[in-house]
Amino acid sequence: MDCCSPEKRKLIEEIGLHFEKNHQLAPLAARIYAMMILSPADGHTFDEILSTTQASKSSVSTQLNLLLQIKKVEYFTKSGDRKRYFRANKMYLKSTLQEYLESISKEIQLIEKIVDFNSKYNKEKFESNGQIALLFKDYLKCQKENIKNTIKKMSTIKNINS
Amino acid sequence: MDCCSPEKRKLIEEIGLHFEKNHQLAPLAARIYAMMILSPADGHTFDEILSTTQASKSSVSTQLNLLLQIKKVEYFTKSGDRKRYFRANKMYLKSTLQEYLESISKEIQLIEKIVDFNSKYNKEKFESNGQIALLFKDYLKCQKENIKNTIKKMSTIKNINS
DNA sequence: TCTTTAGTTCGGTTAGTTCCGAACTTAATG
DNA sequence: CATTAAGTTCGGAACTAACCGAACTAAAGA
Repeated sequence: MDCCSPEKRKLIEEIGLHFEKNHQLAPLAARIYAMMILSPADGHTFDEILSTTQASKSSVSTQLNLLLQIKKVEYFTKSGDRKRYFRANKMYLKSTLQEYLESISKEIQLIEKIVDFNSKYNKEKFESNGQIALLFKDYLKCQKENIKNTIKKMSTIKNINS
Repeated sequence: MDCCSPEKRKLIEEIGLHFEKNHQLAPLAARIYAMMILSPADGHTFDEILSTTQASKSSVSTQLNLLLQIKKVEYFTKSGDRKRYFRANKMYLKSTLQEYLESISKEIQLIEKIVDFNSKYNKEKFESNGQIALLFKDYLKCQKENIKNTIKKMSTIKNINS
């Protein structure tokens, strides 16, 4: 029935909860993704996912396909074996960062709009509060640079390995 | 009826949508919060919030109280005036950063657990992928430092003003 | 060809969210 | 004391998310 250690189960719940909140995944999708991250490089079959998540075939099918679509999960096959072996996309951390990059770029645009608007129409407020907003913008820019640098570093590592 | 410019309305929608996704607020709460951010320092009354959001009294009451509870919004009163004047908490950007700080600390703990787990039980995978995870951890630590520094800077600014 | 394996698709149920209207409260005002 | 102003509280309607079971498909194996 349940095919993995209590330690792993607990971690899956913990990480799953995090993905649920921070990456807008359905609870089951988040658990599957967490399971993949904590699993060996040769992945897991559909049935193994069924038994560790204790969910129905239909739900697992749907959520797994969703994870495949958004490239969080990938699969491979073995010749003479009809099963698919699912695992976390090897570059999942890099693509997570790419998501963050987009999201932070949007946030920068947003805060620029807010600063513009308030300096135009709420001058008084802007004068007492605008500095804070500019600091926040600097903060976002620094975060953005950090993300970009990390992505660059990750790219060079992968080149060495492949 | 509608008491503000189309420009402001559009921005409220845009920022509201952002808060809805990124700060887990109900749609109406996110709109109210966005409205507060784009409003003068002397705030808005309950009725003004009613008419710009076009929502019911009960909904505005509930969501506004929620925003007060989590300190995103505050209010003040004028002597001889029963109305309350609502505005965004002046330190909302700072407290947003404090939220981020907590969230990133949790994420660091999480990735440490993942790295530990995989280096114990999925050694093969860890050897080919662990470097990426460590880079990600470095990235998180750098983000954390950036947040801390920005909070510090914001604190000194506020001290000058007050 | 019949069965098994490995999933997929569809319709429906349950659970939870979001908002609303109506009735209520509390304090001031005429 | 009745009325108005400024909200609050409660019950429920409408909608959405998340999951399930049953029936289905497509390919491989006996």
